[in-house]
Amino acid sequence: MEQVYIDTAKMLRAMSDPKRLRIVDMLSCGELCACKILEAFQITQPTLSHDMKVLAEAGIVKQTRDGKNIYYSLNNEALAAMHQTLGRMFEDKPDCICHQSNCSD
Amino acid sequence: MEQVYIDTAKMLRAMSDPKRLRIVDMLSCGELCACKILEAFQITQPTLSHDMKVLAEAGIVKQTRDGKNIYYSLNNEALAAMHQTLGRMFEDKPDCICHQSNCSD
DNA sequence: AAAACACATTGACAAATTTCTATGAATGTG
DNA sequence: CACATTCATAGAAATTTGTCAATGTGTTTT
Repeated sequence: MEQVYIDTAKMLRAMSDPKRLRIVDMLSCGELCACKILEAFQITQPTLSHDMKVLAEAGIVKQTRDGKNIYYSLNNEALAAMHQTLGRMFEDKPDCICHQSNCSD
Repeated sequence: MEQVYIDTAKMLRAMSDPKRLRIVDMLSCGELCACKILEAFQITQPTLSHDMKVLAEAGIVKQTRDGKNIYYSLNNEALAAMHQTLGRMFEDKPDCICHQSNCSD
């Protein structure tokens, strides 16, 4: 399997939970500490910690510590690249893998 | 949870498998029958059938029967709408949910 | 009608995911 | 230093997912 499918799928998987997708939306205007994100959901703190780890490991969010707080922010470059890659997958294109096979019978 | 997160997450989940993402890419130039898609992967026919059902239930692909064959094609309108929704989630915007909270302490 | 073909469904199993409670680690405060 | 605060990790239970072999359904061919 080509790496682009593996890498893109991993980012999509991380965002394929409504709660994590909402977290991405919440971070789109700037960084937030975990405590503020937690307030927006009916989940326990360890659950959020796990979700943020999923997003971080997919390269979707970055984190920095400031005293007691961890501030999360979007990795905008990675998200833009993924968004563009996804858009290209939805479009026809001359070098597409689908031009290498057809259903002839 | 707002419906847009649920709906978008469902489509992302369906495409969060490298193999299913590749199937979407394969269909981006036009329809293909299941038999031709199957040839591109090292999986059994029931596994592909299950994957196509996941994509169909997420509204990503449509299907039509022609004789013995089932032809799958992308639901381009739904994909375009999802792609646009996703792009807006990544961007800052005045009415974003994130403007309703900040980490003040 | 019988056989062949293409695809879907069922049932089973292992692996991954989600979520919690309990606890640990790092940092700041009295 | 002792304690509170913030976040991460470990372990466990329930659920979901991915995959297959076996079988069922619809269509065409002989």
